[in-house]
Formats: sequence, structure tokens, C-alpha cells
Amino acid sequence: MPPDLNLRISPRTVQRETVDKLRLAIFSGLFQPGSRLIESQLCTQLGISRPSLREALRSLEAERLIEIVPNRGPSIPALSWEVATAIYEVRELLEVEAAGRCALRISPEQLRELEKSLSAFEKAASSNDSLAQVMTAADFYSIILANCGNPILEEVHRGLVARISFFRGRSMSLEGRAQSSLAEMREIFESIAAGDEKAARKASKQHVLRAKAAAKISMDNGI
Amino acid sequence: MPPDLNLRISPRTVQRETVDKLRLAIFSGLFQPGSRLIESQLCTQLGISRPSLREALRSLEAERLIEIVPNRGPSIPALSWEVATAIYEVRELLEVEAAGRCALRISPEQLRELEKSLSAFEKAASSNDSLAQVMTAADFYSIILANCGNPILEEVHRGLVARISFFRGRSMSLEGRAQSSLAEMREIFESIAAGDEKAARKASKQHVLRAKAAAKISMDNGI
DNA sequence: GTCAAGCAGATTGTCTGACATTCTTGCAAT
DNA sequence: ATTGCAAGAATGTCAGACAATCTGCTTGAC
Repeated sequence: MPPDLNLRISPRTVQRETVDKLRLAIFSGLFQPGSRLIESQLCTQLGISRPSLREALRSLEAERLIEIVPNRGPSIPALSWEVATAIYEVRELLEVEAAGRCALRISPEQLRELEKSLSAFEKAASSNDSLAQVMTAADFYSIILANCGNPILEEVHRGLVARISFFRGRSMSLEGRAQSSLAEMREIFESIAAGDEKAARKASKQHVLRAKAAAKISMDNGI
Repeated sequence: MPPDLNLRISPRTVQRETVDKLRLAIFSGLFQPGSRLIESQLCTQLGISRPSLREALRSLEAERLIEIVPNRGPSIPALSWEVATAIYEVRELLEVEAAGRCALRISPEQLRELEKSLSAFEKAASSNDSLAQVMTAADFYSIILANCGNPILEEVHRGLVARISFFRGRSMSLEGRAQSSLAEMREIFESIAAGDEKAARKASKQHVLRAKAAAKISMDNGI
């Protein structure tokens, strides 16, 4: 048997398209936290039927990107600082582990990719487009997580980061946050490039802690 | 205003009932890994309509308890040892952290609950009911995770453990596994009761590693 | 004027039925 | 035995319907 060409690309279904569209809409902050989503409105806006929409909503509910209260319908959860803290703590746990492992096993090609994504963030950081900053930063982590050798670590991390996308956008717009974030990410990159596990862990931990602190500030300002 | 009695219990909807029923069915090993689920069959078996069923299936898909391939429908994923390893590794990361935190902050009442659940497992361990063993063991962890002070840690852990329920059932039936598992859990309990964070972490790590080894054996036997 | 009760509209939860598209399987032909 | 095709099965998606529930506003009582 030839080594599984795996050419079967999975067809895009309405359900999946819808999940992707809504997820992106949530990331971009299109919906106010706490606001309710009306099924009929979304159906007409997306041009799909209610059953398809409801399936998409159930997926997002399971991802904790929306909440669905029986007889009240879907809404964007208002993230409390308590929960946000908990997410940052677990994110730290996972990201530190991933960075450490990544430093030991990343391939030269992937290292170049990582460098490229760092450059992309550098460019975004000097602009004022905070959405671009969040997106390029996400690419950077994503490469690290993809090269840590543990797909589950990657999967769980992605799920958690998705849930704090709200804060990430806001704190990136903080005075000087993008620049210091860049410095932290560069240090992570250098450690990984040097294959220094301990340094990578340390830099990664530092980065998450600072991101959390920035999120706290932006939250206190924001309300 | 009285301190929010929160008496509003959320109504049981068909969708949620169905998710619970199917989840339980999967845990009990009612479906063969790799086997496909036929929507129309499930509908008649559960006495519900196809839209409701499909919503439930989307929830389970997002929990990674089933897979849905477009145009092929839902099936029980066959867990590879590679993925199982990854899950055990992340589980270790989370569970060790939780046990350590739990040792520092658990309340006397909750500690009694933990002791009770340990006794429950002890009883189950001396029987041959491996489902009861898995269930009572799950209660034990569940109390630890509920008292680690981080609801996200708890949530993520629950999701991961759900995905390896298949192995847990099989490895519990292994000769002597229930008894050694009991010994390990007792050590975790003692460490937590003593408020010894380091010991709790160590015992917890040991426990996950042994569980993983047992799962490996049962898997190699099983195929 | 404030508060409670109640009614009308809006929204969700669920079902039935339908149909095109895509897999799967068994049979026929080479 | 392998290939190709056709019938059947299963899924993806939609439209429409109706009861149960929630929401907001009006009305009425104090």
C-alpha cells in the first residue's frame, strides 16, 4: 500500500462555513459581549436555514464561544476577570510546555516559518491595526504549538486562546503593548532557535504573564 | 436584593438529554470504535427527530467524542495510541497542577468528600464491575479538579478524560490494575490531606504515568 | 408616581416532510 | 479477479409549522 496520499479533501458544508464565519465574527469583536444572537436574524444575514444555523451554534456552544440558555437562545458570554485569569493560568501551563518541547524538536524549515511569522508581527506591531497584530501573533504561537509534538496540547491551547480573543484585541491597543510583546516574542524565538529548552520556557512564561497583566489593565480601563 | 438564590434551574431540552444519553452510551462502550452511527436509527432508538439529533451530534463532535465526516456522517473515532499518548501527557500536566493546588486550598468538608469517594472506589475495586471502578475513580479526580481553584483546568481535564474513557474501562479490567490504582489514589489523598503540595504533585504524576502504562498494555493485548 | 398584573409580540424548541447530492453495495461484464 | 455501473441507503439542506417560553408594554390599582 502506498503511504496514504490522503487526497480526500473534506467538502465544505454549509454548517462548517457558518461555524467559521461566526467564529471569525466573534474574534473580530463584531458582537458585544453579553449581547444576544437572534436566530432568524443570523439566518437571513448568512442566507441559510434555521436547522443549519442551529447546528453551527451548537458547535460554537461546545467550544464555549457562545452560550445557549434554554428558551433564551444564544448569546456572547461576558468573560469575567475570574474566568479570564483561569484561562491565562492554563494557557501558561500549556504554552510553557509547548515552547520547551518546541525548542528541542523544531525543524530548520519550521524555524524559518517561525521567524517569518515574527517578522509579520513586527510589521503589524508598528502599524495601528490591532486585528492584524492579534492575527499575526496567533500565527506565531500556532507554529510553536504545531511543533511541540503533541497535537492535543495544540488543540486545547487553540480553544483557550479563542476564548480570550476579546482581551487580546483590547490589550494590543494598549500604549506600547505591541512593542513589548514583540520583544518578548523575539526572546522566545531566540531561545527556541538556540535549542535552549529552559530559556524558552522562561521566556514563554514571562510572555503569558505580561499578556495577562496587559489584559487586566485594559479590562480595568474598559469598564 | 437577596444574594442571588439562582433557583433558575435550566430546563432539560431534548437536545441536552440526547447529548447526555449518547455521551453515556459512548462511555459505556456501547459503540465499537470506528463504527458508524446512522442518524435514522438513532432517531428511532431515541424517539426524537432528525434535527434534534443532529444538533446533539454537533455538540459531541465539538467535544471530540464523535467524528463527523461530510457526506459520511458520524462515527466513533478509533483512538490511535499516538493520540492517546498525547492526551495522557496533557492530562498529566493538568492533573499534577490540580493536585498541587488542591493540597493547598481544599476545605475540610471537601476533603471528607474526597475521602468518601476514595472509599467508594475501594469498594468498587474489590468487585469486578469495571464500569463502577471507572465511575468512582472519575468522582475522585472530579473532586480534586473541582477544588484546584481553576474552573478551566477542571473543564479541560474533564474533556480529555472523556476521550480516553475507552482505555480506562479496558485497563481497569487488567489483572491487579484496580488495586494498584487504589494504592496510588490513596497516596494522592494522603498528600492532599497533609497539605503537602510537592508530595501531591509527585503522587499525581506517578498515578497518571501508571495509568498510561496500563492503557498501553491493555491496548497491545486488545488488538 | 410607583408597582403589580396581564396581554401581545417575539423568539426558541421541536417536529414533519421533502429533495438533491453523495456514498455504498451488489451485480454484471470483461 | 478486476472493473464499471446501477439501485439503494444515508447525509446535507431547506421550508414550514406549532407549542412553550420569554420580553416589553400597557393597563390598572394603590
